[in-house]
Amino acid sequence: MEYRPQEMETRWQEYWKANQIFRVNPDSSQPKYYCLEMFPYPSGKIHMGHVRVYSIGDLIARFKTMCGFDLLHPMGWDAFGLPAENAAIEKNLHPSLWTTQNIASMRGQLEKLGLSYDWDREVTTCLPDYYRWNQWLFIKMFERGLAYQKEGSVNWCPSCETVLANEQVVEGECWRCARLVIQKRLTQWFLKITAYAEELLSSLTTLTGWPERVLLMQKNWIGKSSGLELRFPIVGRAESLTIFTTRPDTLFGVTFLCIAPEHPMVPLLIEGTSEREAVLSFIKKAQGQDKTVRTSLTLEKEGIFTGAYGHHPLTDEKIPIFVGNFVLMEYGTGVIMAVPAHDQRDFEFATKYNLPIRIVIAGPTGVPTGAYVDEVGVLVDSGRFTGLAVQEGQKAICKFVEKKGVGQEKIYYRLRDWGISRQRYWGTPIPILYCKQCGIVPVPLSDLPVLLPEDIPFTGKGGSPLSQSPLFANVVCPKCHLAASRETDTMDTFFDSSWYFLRYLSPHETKAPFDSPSAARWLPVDQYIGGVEHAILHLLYARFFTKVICDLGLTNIREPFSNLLTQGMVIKDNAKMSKSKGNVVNPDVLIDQYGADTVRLFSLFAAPPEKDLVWSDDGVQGAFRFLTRVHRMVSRYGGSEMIVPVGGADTLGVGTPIYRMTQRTIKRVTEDIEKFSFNTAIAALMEFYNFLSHEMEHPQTAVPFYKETVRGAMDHLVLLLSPFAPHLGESLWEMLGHPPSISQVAWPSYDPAWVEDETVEVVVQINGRIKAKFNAQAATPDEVLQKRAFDEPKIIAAIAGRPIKKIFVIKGRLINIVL
RNA sequence: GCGAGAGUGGCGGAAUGGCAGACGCGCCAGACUUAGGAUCUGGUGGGUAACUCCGUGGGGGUUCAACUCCCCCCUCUCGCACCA
Repeated sequence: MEYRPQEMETRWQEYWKANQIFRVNPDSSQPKYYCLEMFPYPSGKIHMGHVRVYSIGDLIARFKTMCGFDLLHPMGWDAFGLPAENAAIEKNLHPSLWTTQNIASMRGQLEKLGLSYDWDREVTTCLPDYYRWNQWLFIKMFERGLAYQKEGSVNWCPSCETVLANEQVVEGECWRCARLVIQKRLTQWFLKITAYAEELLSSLTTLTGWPERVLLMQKNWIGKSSGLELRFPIVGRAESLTIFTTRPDTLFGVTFLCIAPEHPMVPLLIEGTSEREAVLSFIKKAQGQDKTVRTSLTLEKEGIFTGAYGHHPLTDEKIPIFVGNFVLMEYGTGVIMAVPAHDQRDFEFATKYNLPIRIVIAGPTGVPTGAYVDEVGVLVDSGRFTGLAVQEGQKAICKFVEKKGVGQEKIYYRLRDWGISRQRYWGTPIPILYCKQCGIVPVPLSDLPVLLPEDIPFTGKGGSPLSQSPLFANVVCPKCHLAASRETDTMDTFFDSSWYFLRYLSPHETKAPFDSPSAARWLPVDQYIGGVEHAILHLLYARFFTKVICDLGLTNIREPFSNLLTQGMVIKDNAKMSKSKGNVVNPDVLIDQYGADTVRLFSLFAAPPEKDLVWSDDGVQGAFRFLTRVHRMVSRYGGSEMIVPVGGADTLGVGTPIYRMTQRTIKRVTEDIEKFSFNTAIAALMEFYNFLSHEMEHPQTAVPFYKETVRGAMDHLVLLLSPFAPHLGESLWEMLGHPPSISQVAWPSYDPAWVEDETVEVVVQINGRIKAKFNAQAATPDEVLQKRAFDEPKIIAAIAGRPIKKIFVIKGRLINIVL
């Protein structure tokens, strides 16, 4: 019988569907396992990256199912987003229609891969069923002060008259019309993720199942720094400037202050001074610089004296105040104290403008070439703190400053609040009304969902599309019943993906985002799998939402994903597969040619999951050959006349080489899957096949119950292969005379007593170099092995009568004789 | 600049102190065949006629024994980057 994957795969996909094999069993008493892969954006077609991540997830899900877990393995669509809107502009196709069509075709592709999803739980974020709960969550956050409005800057294309996402700004220009993008200040909605900054940071240590580098990226992103906030009174005025420093120990080395050009205190500083005009033109120049230029390290540090002075609260000196292009308004207080002796930037600035450099930490000499920034040394020239070590000095100065009432210790985070307003159509409408009488009014929960209007022309111009619909925008205030207007911005689509894993728990729930008993049963996600490109934003937002939702009393978990696997990219011709590079491989073509099992097997075999996978058409061919060979062996030797009862098979032929090999393979495959070493698990299966096929070509007739032993081995080969190549697994299982479905058969266990070979090859070394080898019974005592070594002619020759210093015996493996 | 990860045959990769190169691809030879881009069998790190010698980015070290542990350096990938 020939291996024809196409017919076989269709047949089993239909069987699984008709028999609801992968539907979650609500009455199960088995331990739960929630296996989740990041859901895709429905762009229209799946690519190899999808094939890879879903193959990994499906393997884990099928393996865990066979291991006796009750599986939740859902799939859905991250269905809001810009491409749909662009398609609408370009092809005059409504985003909802475009998205629905894409989902239908992509679902078909995923089904063709034979993935074990419970499709009854499919979640689609652009449906009102889903996004009404976005609105619900938004209002809950608004009520708690976690959603608020403020002015923020956005990328704005003056010719398209629209806001652009950061990814749409290509080298400072609009991706569509190449017009220079400007920064525009708009009032936007923000989520107060900073309120959770400390917990988002500190609980990273509890995420032991996450890759170290993702934890590190999150840590850096949150960017906690503790230091001292200190007020410098402005000489001759009532106001003062507040600075932030992480090096309070260098306070006595301050020789000037530097303020950001955008700082609101600047006009006050230069009021009526002779420097006013010069400073204003400097500020104008600095603000004209692009944001990325402004913050690049290569930017020449420039500044100008304001004419004003600050009063050093500890030394009572007059300190000149400069405006500096390298000082950022967005971080800290927007003002810095400059200590050129101990900060490289301050040093460069001071050198350029001939400002004094005062050493206050005793370290190595040689200051003129750079600043001494190490936090090692002793304070010098620092008044009453002189002589203290750096660490002590920091503590003492903070304490002194606080006591004196001129400042306090303070913690700053790099993390900013999350601006979620998008001047777009294809997203969740923000459920807020603006009433002249009552101000900002959230839409009453009973009025949700706020539906997206249908009567919108897609021009790509004129700001928020929703404002074009008078029917949508003009409403009556629910409080005072006077005319009010609707918020016409929609939400960032990251909002949608921040909690979709909760919606899977009870996707048809109509009273809440999800029901609590389901949450208690399934949370947290046991294994999350996705691309490392989401290491920061999506995963940070999802963690934030989980904490908020817990604080709303809806769950009792504070971290959503216990274990995270980040898979590498799919590479071809030394580049990531992409349309623009022209190096894409179409999964459909491969599935038509080789079948889904082959494509899946190759994706798992070619590289460890977290590494990049180099695509190889020949490698796919190799995977296909392997499956063909297994198929041929089972159809040739696994005839039903040889049926033995399941469970009975493995008691036959105990101790034979075939039996031992079977046991060893079960162990290897099980352990390799558990540590995500799928490539070596498949290698073990290949070795098992090679061994078996060799055995069958040269049968060892002395083995009792030979046929039955081989049968047991084939049963196990098929079982172990089935989560990697599920369709073939089903067919071969059937061919071996078992009833379907193999996906519900228990994963085999092994007897540790039989995983080792009966005989071992022992290597004999002289001074660490191999001189001889011999075979011995595995259980041979060390002394006997040692004696055997000395009987080897090559060893005798190598020793040549010289005295022996020492002998090392590694049990059952190696003997090293040191001369 | 800071941080993380990686560097092993012609290629993807395996081995976490104990036989370097499992498994696969490719290649070579043979078998079957009208035919082979199908299938099967055997071989395949390099040098050498051979004994053997060399070999895991480079250099040093620890050890009876190092791809593996330690120190220095080089290259590549990713992340962050005037963060006060």
